[in-house]
Amino acid sequence: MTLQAPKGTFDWLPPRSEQALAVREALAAPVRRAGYGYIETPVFEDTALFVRGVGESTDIVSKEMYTFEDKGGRSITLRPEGTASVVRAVLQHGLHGGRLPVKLWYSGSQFRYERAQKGRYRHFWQVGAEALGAEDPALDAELIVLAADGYADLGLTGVRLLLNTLGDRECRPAYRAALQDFLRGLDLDEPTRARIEINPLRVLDDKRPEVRARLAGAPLVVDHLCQACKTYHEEVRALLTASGVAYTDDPRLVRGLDYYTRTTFEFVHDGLGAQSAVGGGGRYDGLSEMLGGPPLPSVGWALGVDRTILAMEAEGLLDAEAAVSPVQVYGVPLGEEARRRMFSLVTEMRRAGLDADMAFGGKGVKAAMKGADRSGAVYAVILGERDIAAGSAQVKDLASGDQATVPLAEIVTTLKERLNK
RNA sequence: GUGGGCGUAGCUCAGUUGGCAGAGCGCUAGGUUGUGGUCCUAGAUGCCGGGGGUUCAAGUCCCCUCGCUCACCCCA
Repeated sequence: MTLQAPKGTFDWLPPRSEQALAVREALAAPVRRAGYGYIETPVFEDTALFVRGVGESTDIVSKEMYTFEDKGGRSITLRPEGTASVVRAVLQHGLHGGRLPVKLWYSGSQFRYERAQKGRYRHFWQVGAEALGAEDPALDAELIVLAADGYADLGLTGVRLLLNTLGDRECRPAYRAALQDFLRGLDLDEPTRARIEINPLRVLDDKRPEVRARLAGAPLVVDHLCQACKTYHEEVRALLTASGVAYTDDPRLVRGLDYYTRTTFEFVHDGLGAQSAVGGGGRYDGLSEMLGGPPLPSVGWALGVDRTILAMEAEGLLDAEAAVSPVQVYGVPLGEEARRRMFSLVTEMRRAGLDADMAFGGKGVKAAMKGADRSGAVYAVILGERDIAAGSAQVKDLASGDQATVPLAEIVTTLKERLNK
C-alpha cells in the first residue's frame, strides 16, 4: 500500500465512472430543454462569499469548509455548494440586467470537511440549476418538476418529494420568535440550546427520537404564514399537482443553508443508508442582497450525483456486468509486420467512425482472441503473415464464430456495412 | 468532534486450543506450432496495515498506532 486518496474521497473507476457521466447528463437534460444555460464557476472562491451567502451560523460555514490562505494572503475556500457562486457570477457580470429570469445550470465538485459515511463524502458531485430574478410560483414548480423528471428518466421509482415553505421576511421573524419561546422551555442538550439562539428553525430538523418527541407541540411555519406566502405556497402546490408530481407536505423540513425563503424541498430516497437526501433546494429571495446585489428573488436546487448513483444501485438499476468501453472491432495481429499493419488499419477504422481496439503487448493468438472476446467487440480482425502475403485479413463474427477472408483494401467498408454504419 | 465494526494475494474472503500462509475469482502460460467464450493443467503475486510486548513458536494473545467502514451529528 503506497499512497491513497485522501480521507473521505474516492475514485470513480470504470464501469461506475461511465455511469456517473450518464447520471450527470440525465439530470441535466431536463433543465437544458427548459432554457437553462450552462455556467462554470471556480472551484474555489473568496471565503467571504460563503460566510455571507451560506451563513455564519450554518454547520457548513462554521465547521465544514476547506479554507486556506493562498500565497497572496487571501482567504480562499473550496466551494461547499454551488448557489453562492452562481449568484456571485450573475452579479459580477450583470446578467440580471438582461432578460429575467436568468436561468443557469452547472455540474461539478463540491467540498465539505465532514466525517465520511455512506453517501457522505468530503468531495462530492452536484448538478444544480438556478433561476434568478423572478418571483413566480411557476418557476419554483418548474424547477421541482424538472428535477423529478430527471430522476424519473433514470428509472428511479423510489424518490419521494418533501415540500415546505419557510415564510419570508414579512412573517418569518414573528414565527422565529414564537419558536424560540417554545424551544427555550424544553430540556435540551447544550449544542441544541445554542442553536435555538442562532438558527432555531434547524432544531425542528433534529433526527434524534428523544428530541423529536419533545418537539411534538412546536409551532409550525405553516400556521404563521402571511397571506402572500400562503397564497404563493398554495400556487406552487397546485402547479405540482397539475403536473402529476407527487409530494408530501413536511412542515418540519428546514434546510441547512441560511439563505432559503418560502419554498423549500428535498428529494429523498431510502436506499442510501443514513443519508436520505438525493437532492434539494428552494427559494432564496434575499441572497443577492446578502452579497451586496440588488433584490433578486430566485429559486434553485442541487442534486447529488453520487447519491443518485447509490439510489440507482439500491433499485438495481446499475448493470454491474457492463463491459468497460466496449468497442465494435478488435484487431488481432500475429507477428511484427502484422502489428504495424494492424495499427494503421485500426487507426483507419477509427477515423472512419468505427469503435476499434487491438491487442497490445505482443500477445499470442490465444491471448489476443481472449482480449477480443472481453472487449465486447462484434468482430475480430485477424492478421498474420499468410494474410499479408495474400493481401487480406480474416474477419470473424465473435457471436457466431463465422469467419470470412476480406481483402485488406475492403476491410473498413466491409465492417462499416456489416455494422450498419 | 463522539461511538460501533473491520484490516490476510489485484478482488471476495477462510485460517481450529498459538505450530510450514490458504481457497475461489482474476492474471500469465500451455493443452490447440494461426482463433475467444466451456473445460483441463501449470505458474506468478503476500512486511497477514504498522510498531512494540508475551512465548521455544504469533495471522492468531496483550498494548499502542495508522487506515477503512457504518452510525451519531450534519447535508446533496
